[in-house]
Amino acid sequence: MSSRSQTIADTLTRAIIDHRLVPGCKLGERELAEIFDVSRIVVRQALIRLADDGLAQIERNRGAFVARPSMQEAMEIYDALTLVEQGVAAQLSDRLGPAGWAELRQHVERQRQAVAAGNDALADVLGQEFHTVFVRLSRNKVMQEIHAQLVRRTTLLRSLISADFDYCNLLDDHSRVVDLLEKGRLKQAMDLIDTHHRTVVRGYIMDREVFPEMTPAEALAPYLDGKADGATISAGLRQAKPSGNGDGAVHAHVHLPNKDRASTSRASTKKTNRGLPT
Amino acid sequence: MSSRSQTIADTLTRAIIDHRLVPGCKLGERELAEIFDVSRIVVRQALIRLADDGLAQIERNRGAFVARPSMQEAMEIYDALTLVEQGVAAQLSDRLGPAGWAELRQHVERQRQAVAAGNDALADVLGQEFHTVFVRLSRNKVMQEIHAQLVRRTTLLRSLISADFDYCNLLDDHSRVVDLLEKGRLKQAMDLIDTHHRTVVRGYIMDREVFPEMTPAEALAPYLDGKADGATISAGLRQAKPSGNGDGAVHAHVHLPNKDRASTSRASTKKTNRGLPT
DNA sequence: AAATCATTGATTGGTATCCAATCTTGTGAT
DNA sequence: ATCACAAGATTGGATACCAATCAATGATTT
Repeated sequence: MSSRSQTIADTLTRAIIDHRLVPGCKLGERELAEIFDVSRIVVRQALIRLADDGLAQIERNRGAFVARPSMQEAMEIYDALTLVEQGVAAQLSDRLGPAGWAELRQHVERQRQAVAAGNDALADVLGQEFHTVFVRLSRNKVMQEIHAQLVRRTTLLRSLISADFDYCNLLDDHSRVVDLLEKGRLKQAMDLIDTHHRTVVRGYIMDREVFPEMTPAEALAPYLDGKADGATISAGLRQAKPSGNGDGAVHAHVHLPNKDRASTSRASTKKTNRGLPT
Repeated sequence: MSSRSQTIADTLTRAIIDHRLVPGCKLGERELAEIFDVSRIVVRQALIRLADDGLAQIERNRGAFVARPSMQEAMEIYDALTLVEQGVAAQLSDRLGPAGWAELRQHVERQRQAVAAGNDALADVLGQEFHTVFVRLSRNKVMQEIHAQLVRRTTLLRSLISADFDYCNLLDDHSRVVDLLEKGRLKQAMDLIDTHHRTVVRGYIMDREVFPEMTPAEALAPYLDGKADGATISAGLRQAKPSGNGDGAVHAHVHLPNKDRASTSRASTKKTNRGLPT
């Protein structure tokens, strides 16, 4: 039972990760207070947490907004992610036992099955999760938290960004990294990790306008079915997952033909126009 | 002008870094509210920020305390720090230009002069700063922030810990790292970084009780001369710096002969008793 | 006397209301 | 059309208050 501001921060984080709250979206205190049915102060505390995580930006006397990282920051985040994962790779290549390698292989296999079954949404989640599992095997909670924070920020970028590269080449990277590491070819594995992220970030096109298609109230509705406790998050995740495929929420690991991209930006300009200036 | 809770969080952070607030110290809302002359709500927001930074721990319905990392966590923090600095080293060995190397050398030289002049306090600060400068040269703000956070947490450990190793060997590590990197001997530089941190952490002895000898009011007094704005921090730093040498707050980079260590722990039990038993 | 249980007090998490400062917006004058 | 200014809205913060929980004390029982 953590504090209410923490659960609200978690819910907002979830909503941002699910691309239901897009970069630049205004997070008004009064509005959120009504949505979550709490006082403004609790909301502000949640927003402080989000800002500390780099997911929101608080401008004095102007309020909080979902963070809108610059291209520069995007590259920095991916550089940091690369650095962390390369470091973890170096540690694992020395210290990881058979059980660890098995877990990694099992995860890759599950993702492969999801892809084979055409379940792109599941494959997407598993693809994300791989990196998390990878870092978890370092058995370093501090590192895990740093990594998780970076990963959350990359999901921000994916709202802001149009992925435009060949996903097929990335699909097997995880498997190959595991292979290389287990064979002790650390240098190659690290290069592959670097290439993996560089390929992702190179495909990004920034300076795109992002038009929120939902008010925060609509965006957050799926997370509020029951009372605001732990179950809320997973419930929200369950409902939000299809949206990751159906609306403008594009995950990098999703195989997404170009025609779908076009339809995404079309629907946006119409409704609420909380969209960003410039 | 950032929010008041931010400046209070900064002040508390400064006080923790200066070892005026020691691990386990209770940070009562009402007490801090009176000290800073603000409402409890602002204090709570500041405490949330500290907790997000890993410097405080908030226990539900019990309040906030200065974090008391376990030995496990201490090792994780140093592992993470090693990983980050090794990664940065790898980047710099490729990309750093002459100006960068010059800056590093200049910094090492300044520290050397401080040591030569017997100004241990300054040498200590410069020794800390070296790591920060090092990471800053990566020109990655995200990485800088992660690193700075880790460094702040290591200062926590130094309150909790008794350093018991040969400082002389560490004294030239910075210089040697720069040398190795500039010569392209990346592997050796990375090993040295690892050894550097391992030596530090190996000397640590945890499970020691830490007795705060000041109430938070006394601990925070130096930071409150003027109004609570930017100047407060540096004023506090100025006043707090000598304490890093005068009392039991031992920084790992300080050159400290063994005989002085004895006298240090002696003086500590008397004056402020931050000195750790064992 | 020691151990357990209950009451009391203090602290936290949170709400509601209020206020000043600032930002945004809409209106009016040029 | 542009600029200045007033009105409204929003934020940052203060104060007062309440419920829940923890801690400590004292009372009760063995």
